[in-house]
Amino acid sequence: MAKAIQYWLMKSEPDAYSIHDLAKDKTTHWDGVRNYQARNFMRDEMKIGDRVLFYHSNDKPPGVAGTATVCKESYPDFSAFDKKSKYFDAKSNKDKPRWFMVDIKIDEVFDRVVSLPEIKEVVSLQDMVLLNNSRLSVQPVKKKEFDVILKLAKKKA
DNA sequence: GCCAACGTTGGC
DNA sequence: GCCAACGTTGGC
Repeated sequence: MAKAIQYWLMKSEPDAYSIHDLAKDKTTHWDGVRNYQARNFMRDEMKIGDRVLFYHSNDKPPGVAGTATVCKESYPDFSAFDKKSKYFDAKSNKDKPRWFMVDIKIDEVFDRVVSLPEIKEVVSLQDMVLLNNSRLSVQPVKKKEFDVILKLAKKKA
């Protein structure tokens, strides 16, 4: 039997890379994560077929803008090897990469963003990592939480 | 633009 | 191994 799929939330500043960019590109590699907790989730836990909430941080308002699916499991984040990249890290090298990433593909662009203030008002979403560790850019989400967000996205404003 | 919360670095 | 200093994230 196949392993149950898992659910995640990944943050991006829409000025840097938005759900609309992903809709245009179809897939992208999630480079630039330089936080160990977030890296460990990508390197060790994320599997092909896992579902992702695509979150716009630093937006007005911030919130979940759509969904994506993991389509390639972890491999070294090559932007860390590129001296010209702003994500360059001299401590990472090809023999012993420090940073990893996954690829995701677009699933759905929500008709409306499920905003952070809205999420804060939903009782069943109070335990989301998003509300309790605001700085983690790749984080696990419970299936129930994922489903509630999807339902909110379908609801008329 | 401010600043709180948090993670990382490096001296000791 | 502690912790102060510093840098970054991200909401407001």
